[in-house]
Amino acid sequence: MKKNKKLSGVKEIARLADVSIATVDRVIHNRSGVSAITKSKIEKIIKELNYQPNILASRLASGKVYRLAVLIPKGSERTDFWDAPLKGIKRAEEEIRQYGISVDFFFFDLNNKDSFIDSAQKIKNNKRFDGVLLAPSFVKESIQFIHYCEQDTIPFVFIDSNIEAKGILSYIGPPLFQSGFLGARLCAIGMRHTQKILFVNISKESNSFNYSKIEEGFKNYFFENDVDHQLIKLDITDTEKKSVFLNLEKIFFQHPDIEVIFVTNSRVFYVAQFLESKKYAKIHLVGYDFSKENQNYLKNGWIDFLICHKPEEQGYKGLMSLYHHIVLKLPVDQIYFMPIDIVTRENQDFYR
Amino acid sequence: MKKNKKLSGVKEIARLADVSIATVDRVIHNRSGVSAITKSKIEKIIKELNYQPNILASRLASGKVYRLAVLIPKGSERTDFWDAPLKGIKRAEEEIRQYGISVDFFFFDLNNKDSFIDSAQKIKNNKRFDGVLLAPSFVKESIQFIHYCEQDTIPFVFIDSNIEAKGILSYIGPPLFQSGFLGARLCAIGMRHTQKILFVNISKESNSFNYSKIEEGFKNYFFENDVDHQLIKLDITDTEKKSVFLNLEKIFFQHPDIEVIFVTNSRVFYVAQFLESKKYAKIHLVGYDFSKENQNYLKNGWIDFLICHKPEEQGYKGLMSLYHHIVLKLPVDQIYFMPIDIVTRENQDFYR
DNA sequence: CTGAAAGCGCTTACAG
DNA sequence: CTGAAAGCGCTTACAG
Repeated sequence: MKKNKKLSGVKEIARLADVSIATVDRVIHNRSGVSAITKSKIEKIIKELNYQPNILASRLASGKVYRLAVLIPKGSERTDFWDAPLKGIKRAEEEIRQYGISVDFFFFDLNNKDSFIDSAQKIKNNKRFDGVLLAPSFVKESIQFIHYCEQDTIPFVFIDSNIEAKGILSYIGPPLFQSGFLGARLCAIGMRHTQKILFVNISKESNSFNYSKIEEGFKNYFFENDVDHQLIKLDITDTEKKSVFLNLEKIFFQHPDIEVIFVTNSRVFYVAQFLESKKYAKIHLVGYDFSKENQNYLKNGWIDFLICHKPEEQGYKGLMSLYHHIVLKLPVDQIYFMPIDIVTRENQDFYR
Repeated sequence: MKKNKKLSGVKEIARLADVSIATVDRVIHNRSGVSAITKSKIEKIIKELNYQPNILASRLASGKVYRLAVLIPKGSERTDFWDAPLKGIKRAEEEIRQYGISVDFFFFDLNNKDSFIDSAQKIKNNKRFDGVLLAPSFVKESIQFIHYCEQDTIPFVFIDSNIEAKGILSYIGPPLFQSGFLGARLCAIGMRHTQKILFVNISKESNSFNYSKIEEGFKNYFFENDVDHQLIKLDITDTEKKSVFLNLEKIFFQHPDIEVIFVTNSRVFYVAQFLESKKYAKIHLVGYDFSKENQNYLKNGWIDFLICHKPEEQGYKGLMSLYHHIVLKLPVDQIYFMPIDIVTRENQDFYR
């Protein structure tokens, strides 16, 4: 009577199937070396028992450490944007380290394709990783790299920007078109008299996928809402402050009655600096990203709205997706769009 | 030579301290029955080794299941607001269940104090919980309940609203004053001519802590920014649709030139319904919460801005805080303010 | 105050 | 194709 203890998972299955637990283990993990007949018998019992393996015990016994690779741009002097995803990734790492995850970081320079190729190569040379989190900033090179992942069936997750890839586990990033669309709305709020909007792109690659999607959404807003306006587009490919100022100077000479400015990325603070230096206090300024500089100009009123896409959470989510898929075997969303956050002077203190 | 295997955590500590692992375990968990001298010896070694217990092994061996109780309002027909926190809590539960957490739910009706008292009593009657997550919607009753928690040293976390409580582990919710402050800014955007703003409170307890904080922040915005305006306050304590309409009817009769309306909670959709029925299309409407009804009125333009505080994340965060504190012994923020999100027609599809 | 031993639910060689 | 046994790093009675 006393021996009437319930056996736990594998033991109970083994007892019912009249086999050893080693055999049960083989079936659970779909390893070879089990006769079809015992296999199906065991599978039936597993189903009947609605058996869920104890992940704690499994991880403890196996001692396996899953190795993840992270391939993202390094934070530059110019902008600390990529510090945020990195922070999120580290937070996720912290959280799951105790469950046997190790993370290796590989960085590249956004101004240097070769550095991407190099880092990607390092990942390949390393002994096999169990998953990769990357920002596919260079399209062609990224495709090449994920080709390798697909062949080796290594799951990979994109953050911040997306490219076509059939083997992809998940994309985590902003819905760009809608983001531009909202940007236009936030600009419209500042339109009073002239309807002149300056659309500024300060970037070496102003025609990238990201920017053109934003522009598309931006224009679509005015089209859909049938708003009278005059759009002046300004591309500044030399991203030095001096050049930005010069370009703005010129535009304002031509269009002294501009009353709204939209900047497609985090360099909006340059424009704020310019406005401040010129004391153009009445101009409504909208831009991107919650960087240090931008926060300051938001606080003192030179920037009116910042649009943000939770860069830290992108990193966190990205790593956790890999963990959920690889370790916990949980389902993962193929596309996870970040929200489009509006940050103002009034709510900036509580933004993360 | 072959025996030169490194011992793992407790074993290694035991070897170095020349005691048994049972004694090491006693010290690690601060259990009694260890002489001061061995205790300090072991503690020293633990420190030197920078020992981190293997949580996997610990949970597996102990077999202890931590039991958490959740005490929140149930989603009503009127509003599905509380479905979101519940969803977040369930997501957290899913994630940590495998680590030996069980969660019991106790609901109450926001229109019925007794249902709160009943559910609180059920928690007390149950065999001891290891932690409680609750929404202290009824102040007096909540104080009584947490009194019990404090006495039994059961950690508890508040979500959504806060009350004074010394034993509290964490408060997770909105910064109310700032939220009202931002609300005023969003109203100011809609002010054109008359500067008449209607401030509406539709609630049985219009003078609760939450609402008065929001009002304070709201008024402070106009004060700080020295904005000319005329505030008309309307309290509607009968929350039936008919009553709301009647009240609005009256106000609009007195003030036909109202151009902005601010509603302090999720019942803003009633006001939207009213405006729609009257075809008052030019009125700028700002309110709270991302409920189904509100989303619809935001989409079709009757509501201009919704302020939200990530209800789902509040639930998720709330349960995870308990987990972090109780199981992982990690430090937990005493106050975790949610961001103040601005949701518009343009970004609502990506809000969570 | 302290220790030897069994056990948590799995996995992993190894032997057959 | 299958099983017996050791072990993962802890915790838990139990005995002294």
